[in-house]
Amino acid sequence: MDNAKIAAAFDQLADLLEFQGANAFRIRAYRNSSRVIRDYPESIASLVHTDPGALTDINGVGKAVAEKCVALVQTGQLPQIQEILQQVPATVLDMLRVPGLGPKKAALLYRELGIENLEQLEQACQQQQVRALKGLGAKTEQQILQGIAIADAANQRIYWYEADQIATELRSHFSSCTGIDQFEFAGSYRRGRETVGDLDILVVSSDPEQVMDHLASFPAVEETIARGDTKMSIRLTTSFQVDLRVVAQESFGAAFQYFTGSQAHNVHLRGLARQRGLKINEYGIFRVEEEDEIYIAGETEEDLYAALDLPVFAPELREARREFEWAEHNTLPELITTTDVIGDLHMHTTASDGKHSIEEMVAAARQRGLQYIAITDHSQRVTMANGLDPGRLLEQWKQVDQFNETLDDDFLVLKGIECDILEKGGMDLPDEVLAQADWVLAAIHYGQKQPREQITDRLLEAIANPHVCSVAHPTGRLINRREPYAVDMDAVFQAAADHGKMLELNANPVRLDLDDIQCAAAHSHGIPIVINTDAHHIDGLGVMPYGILQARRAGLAREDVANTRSWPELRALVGVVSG
DNA sequence: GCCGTTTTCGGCCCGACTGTTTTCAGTCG
Repeated sequence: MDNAKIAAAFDQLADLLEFQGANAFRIRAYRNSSRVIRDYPESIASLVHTDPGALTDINGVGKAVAEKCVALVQTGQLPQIQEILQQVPATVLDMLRVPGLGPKKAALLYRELGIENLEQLEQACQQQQVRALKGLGAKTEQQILQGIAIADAANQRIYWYEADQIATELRSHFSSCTGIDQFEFAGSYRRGRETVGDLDILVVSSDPEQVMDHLASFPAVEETIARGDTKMSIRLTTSFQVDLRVVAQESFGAAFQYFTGSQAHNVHLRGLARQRGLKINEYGIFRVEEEDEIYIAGETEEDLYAALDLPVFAPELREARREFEWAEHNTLPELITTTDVIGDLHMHTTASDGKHSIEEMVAAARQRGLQYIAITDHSQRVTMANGLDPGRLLEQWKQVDQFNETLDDDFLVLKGIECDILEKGGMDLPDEVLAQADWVLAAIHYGQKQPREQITDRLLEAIANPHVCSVAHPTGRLINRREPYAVDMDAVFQAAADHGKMLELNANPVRLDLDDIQCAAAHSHGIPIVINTDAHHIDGLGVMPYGILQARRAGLAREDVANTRSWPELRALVGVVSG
């Protein structure tokens, strides 16, 4: 059982307890445990087997949660959840996905009307039974009906790059709005999360009404969810939500910090403030004295963090993972930036399933400021993609050699291959062919549904192959589309570290594979990360910034990423076991 | 349920907006 599954169980337990009206702090403790476990870089299940006593060393995991982890790993179930499900059907939790419906109203509907699922809820609203309940009225009934219709779409998180497109359109839309002194996007978009649930716009303006009117006139607006004096929420035709907040100049930094989050980061920050007799809200940081609250700072994030003797954390790090610990020990990493990457070691050409020739890929890569690329077409097993057999591959490499001679000294094309890891195990090309490559990626394309042990063995065998330099898209996941393979990543990290191999962070915004937590875990094993575009088109080279954003979220510095180095320096790292 | 350089008990981040209410609970971020 992986950490995500364990975390999901605690989330479900928290949802059920909230529905039952349990103590709010107990619920929060479970949610906190869930987050900590989901973000934990090592396998909790392994810990349960090897050293269960160490579970409570994890901040946010106490005796009760540790015991539940053991039960979960050993039996696959949580007795407490089973117990509650005797009394409450699991489908009631679907009601919580309806915008505007929370645990209190859902529990009321279940208790008073016996509503157990969304179908019954819709019926009850249509038959006007809901408005009869105390505290609920006709408007709520209408809202629920609308909410049911968009429940799935409204809860869908979109890819970061899609949010980026919307953000660009909104920024452009607001360029014609006068009276705006500052305009920024905050939230998970600013933190660079791989998916984004909504967009948060923060504006400094003396005329909030005008700014809100301007947002309402954005062409893609479907409806206004809420609009007050300083805050407005809209839903786009795609059901995607955009929140706007208008603040005063002296509060801009505090609001920017607050709306950037994450919630867990903010909770921790505010706890630190309380310990010092300070209070943080979106208007500033205040000293609490008797009756008064005295404004200390808030115009910039720098001022706000400085008031707590903290550095301004890069937004990508604000997840209450390790940033506060790093700050305390003065070991905050200087995060990698987009200009640090100078090579790209995974791309395809017309020889397999790419759309452009080697020459075209090179020209596009040079235009993007790269100094070297590896051509890594598919190997023969990947028939759908016209994969290369040894003959075609050796022919391509001859072309690469010839082409390199026509280039200036400031650019290099590497003879590479994305060699399939066969379903039965082993590499798709003979060792004597792989030995002639400059750069060998190993990747799984078939047998993705194999049992955990089998897939893990395939990967470990590939990593041990002396010609393999790196594993491409190591987990095979496609965000929102396909689960990762069942694979023992702890074993993969151990093997990569033992053999001195690199792991890829595939920058395709739908892959981002490894993810941020896995990247951080790989890094803690001393494994160099190589960020590649896996481009199948010259435009595909443009996805590199998404990968870099993910690397930043993993806390990686320039030196942690292999393709920030010159090719000779990078190549010298392969096979070197640090110790 | 978790946590502790004030604390092993008593705290736990904070505010905007809405709908249904006559002062506030629920939801959301």
